[in-house]
Amino acid sequence: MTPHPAPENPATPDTGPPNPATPTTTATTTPAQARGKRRRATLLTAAVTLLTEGGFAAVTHRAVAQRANLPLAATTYYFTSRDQLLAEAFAQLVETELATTRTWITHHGLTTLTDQIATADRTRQLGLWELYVHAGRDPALQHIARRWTDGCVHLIATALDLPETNPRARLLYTTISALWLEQLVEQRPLDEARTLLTLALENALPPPPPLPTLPQ
Amino acid sequence: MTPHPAPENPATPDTGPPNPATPTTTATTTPAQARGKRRRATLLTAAVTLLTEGGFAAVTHRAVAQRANLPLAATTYYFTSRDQLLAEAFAQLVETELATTRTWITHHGLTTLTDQIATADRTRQLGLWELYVHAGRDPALQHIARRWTDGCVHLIATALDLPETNPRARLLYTTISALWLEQLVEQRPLDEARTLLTLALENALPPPPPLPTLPQ
DNA sequence: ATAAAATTGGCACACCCGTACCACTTCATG
DNA sequence: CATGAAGTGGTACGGGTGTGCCAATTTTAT
Repeated sequence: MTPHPAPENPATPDTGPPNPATPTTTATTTPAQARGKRRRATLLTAAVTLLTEGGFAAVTHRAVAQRANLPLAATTYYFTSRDQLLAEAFAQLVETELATTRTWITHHGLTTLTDQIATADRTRQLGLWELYVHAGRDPALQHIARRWTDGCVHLIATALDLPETNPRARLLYTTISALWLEQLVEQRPLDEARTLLTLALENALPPPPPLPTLPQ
Repeated sequence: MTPHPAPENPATPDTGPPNPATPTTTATTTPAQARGKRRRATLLTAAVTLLTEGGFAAVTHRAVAQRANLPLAATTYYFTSRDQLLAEAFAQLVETELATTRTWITHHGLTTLTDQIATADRTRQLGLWELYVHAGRDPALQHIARRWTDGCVHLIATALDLPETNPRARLLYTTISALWLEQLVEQRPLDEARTLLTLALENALPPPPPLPTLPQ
């Protein structure tokens, strides 16, 4: 009953496409709709950028609008609330991150993952983890957090040629993620992390090929 | 030059005692000073409580003062800024947590650590991790984060009778902490975490005692 | 006793926040 | 063309924030 026009779209699924309002005819997308999609996407990437830059508290309606060069009201028009904006930003961040990690692994393998951590944009990672922890308090974000974990486990399992549900792959990911976070937050010397990663990889591969020594 | 009386104590160390202002004579602590200490401590525990309850953003001057049944100005009197308050709350939280974990390990060993996670106050842990990640952006908090990691590594190393610098102990802690955080955020079935923990413990202890089976 | 210093607590300033509101333009469709 | 919905953007409201200010009070030192 509110004169607010757009948000009466109760069927936006979790990873829903940017469809702020369904017109009466669901035919082809009109150019206006296309522009709307673009605007929405712009806002979202602005939110992601802010999230990575200043973390979490930096993602305000005003900041997002300004960063996207859009009026303040656009944020409330395309996103029903700040929470929704944050949730979608989180989801997008996770997808981006998974893609990045995937290409890294296929190009460089697992053994140099620590270097990827060192290479990657530090603040971006911090934003991701910040949101990850926050998901512990907000059930709406929890499934995104799970998606991240599952995605990473999948990457590692395939890289190691293990079945996806193999607990060793699962455990290896867990270890790597902790290494990752620790490195990110505490910024200890990189060698330390590298050593630990190789040790973890050794542990994850149970039978080191039957000892060539001791032929007797 | 500001007429603000108290905070001209530039020598408050990191884990400094609550000594808002040193009188001219540093003799025995007078009862008034004792009351001041108590007030300060009250504020701090109020901050810790709020931090664990609502996380991070819930720790405002007003909320802390109200929780401690003290006037608003007390917070700015005993803590020069909100950041300082948060830092001290973080430090206290870490110390408390370390003590809790220590007693658990000495009483129950490492193998049931997952149950401790399940038992412990979930929101408290979330607050801790929230602050831990935040330490990645605030160098003033970083050494507290390191202190947490080092403390936990120490606990595990002594529990396993390993030298403190043993990378296996280090790695085991890393894995456990990740398991911990994952469980906390994603709330997967507890069995899963238990399985992974035992697997991690197996990995950490390189030579499983010489197989009793296969006597031949 | 008296002055100086520390402490207390009430108050207000300036700022930023999420979000509602509402004229206005654009556009698809009758 | 007319019309009504979708989209746009400027503005305002109510509320919460950190922190500075200051008069009153208590404690300490002389």
